[in-house]
Amino acid sequence: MSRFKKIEPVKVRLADEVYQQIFDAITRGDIAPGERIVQEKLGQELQVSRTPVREALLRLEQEGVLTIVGRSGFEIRQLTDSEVRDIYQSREAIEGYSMRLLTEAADGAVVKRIETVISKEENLKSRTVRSYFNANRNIHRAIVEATGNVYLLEMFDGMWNRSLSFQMFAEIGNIDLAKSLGEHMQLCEAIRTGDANHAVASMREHISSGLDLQLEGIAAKRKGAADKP
Amino acid sequence: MSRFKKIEPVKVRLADEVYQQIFDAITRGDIAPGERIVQEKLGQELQVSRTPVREALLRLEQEGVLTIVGRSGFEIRQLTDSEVRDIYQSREAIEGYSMRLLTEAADGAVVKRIETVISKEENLKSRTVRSYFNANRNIHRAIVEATGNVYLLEMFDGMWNRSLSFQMFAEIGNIDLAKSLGEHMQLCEAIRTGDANHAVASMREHISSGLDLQLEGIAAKRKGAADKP
DNA sequence: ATTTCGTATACTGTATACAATGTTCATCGG
DNA sequence: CCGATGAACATTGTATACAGTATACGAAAT
Repeated sequence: MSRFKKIEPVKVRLADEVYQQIFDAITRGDIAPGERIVQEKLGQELQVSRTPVREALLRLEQEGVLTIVGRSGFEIRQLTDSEVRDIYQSREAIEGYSMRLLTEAADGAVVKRIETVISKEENLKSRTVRSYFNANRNIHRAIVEATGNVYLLEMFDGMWNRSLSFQMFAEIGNIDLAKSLGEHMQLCEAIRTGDANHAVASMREHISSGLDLQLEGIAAKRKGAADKP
Repeated sequence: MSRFKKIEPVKVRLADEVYQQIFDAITRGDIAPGERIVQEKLGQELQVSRTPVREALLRLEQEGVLTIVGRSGFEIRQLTDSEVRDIYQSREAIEGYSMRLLTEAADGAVVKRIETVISKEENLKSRTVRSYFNANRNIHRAIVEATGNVYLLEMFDGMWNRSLSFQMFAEIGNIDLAKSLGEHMQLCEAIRTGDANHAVASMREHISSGLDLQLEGIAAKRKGAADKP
């Protein structure tokens, strides 16, 4: 053991910082869907040159968060209902398989750790849709992470980032969100039964009902947006 | 119907072309693992500036094909046995789930199309490990593609690219490769039974035996490399 | 008023220039 | 002969400059 702790370089790559800031701005809703994102303007706002901004934007494009719009800049990628369904289906593949692995591993300590995360996260600080989404994400992520397979986790994060754009930031009006959040402990129970097929099926059902809520939410939002202007 | 066919821009983005060339060079083995990849040198070889080269390299890094080595350039990412296992496990998640979807869809025409691909690809032109890998990839890709879910396919491609680095290019000495290739028709049969759990299990087994072959191959290669110098 | 055309503009993609920093290598001391 | 030290070098990350092309906008014509 060394007597000194490692000194972290204060200055990472500028492009990483830019990436994070854009990412956060999108999740906060500070960048609206449909809004034009222009490299030079962003650079001015962030007080950096176009180069790191460009790098960050290209990365976000590759991740499916943004799309290039010809010569008029980038914008947040809009997903069709069918794409949203495909994303949730992909999550079933990843998280369903994670359930199988966890069940077959039959490691009580691991399940316990997941339960700790669940009870912590289900205790929402604020009742916004955003905090619900965050808690939900952290719980599901913990389940995939518990498999110890970094690639499954990577795919999970990838799918999750793709859905940045359709998160909603209104107040919770819909009690079902809280209900869906409460279902997570049952997933752990399913793991404990030792029946892998059952565990997988539980997760698939849970995600599937999440999809329904999501589609409802999107529909409501569209309707609201259509009524307004 | 228009009377003119769309004019394809002769010049796409230079960065895309560079990306493809580097990608191909890696699969061909023209860039060796451990070799240093330097932006400016590559640019000179390709007769383009550092900018598009850099963009392509960063993209390959994000995809897990390359890693940045401090200030000494990029190099092909080397995977540990454990990482290789995790990749195969991830493939089980994706392709196993694809089998489920295909089985539940119960669309004979789709299965037929997959079988066409299989019989075409199993008819190897040359008996190199490389052609085996290509055929195997095309078959598995066709199965995932048949689900119609672009995100599953995207994840499949992602995992596959990550294994670029450990493909081997020696002549086939091992008859097992051909045997493994011959197993694919059985996957279609499994789909046709209509039993989703059975179909999933078939794929899992098939991939798992592929992993064993892969690990054997890697071990043999390491041994060969260690004996040589 | 609506469509068509032409010009100006905005934005991207690529090249080049510059600064900071890690790496290499030769020299020096033991 | 080996390890430490420092200077030269190589390479990246960032900024800026330039060229080409799609977009926007306004004027002209119907």
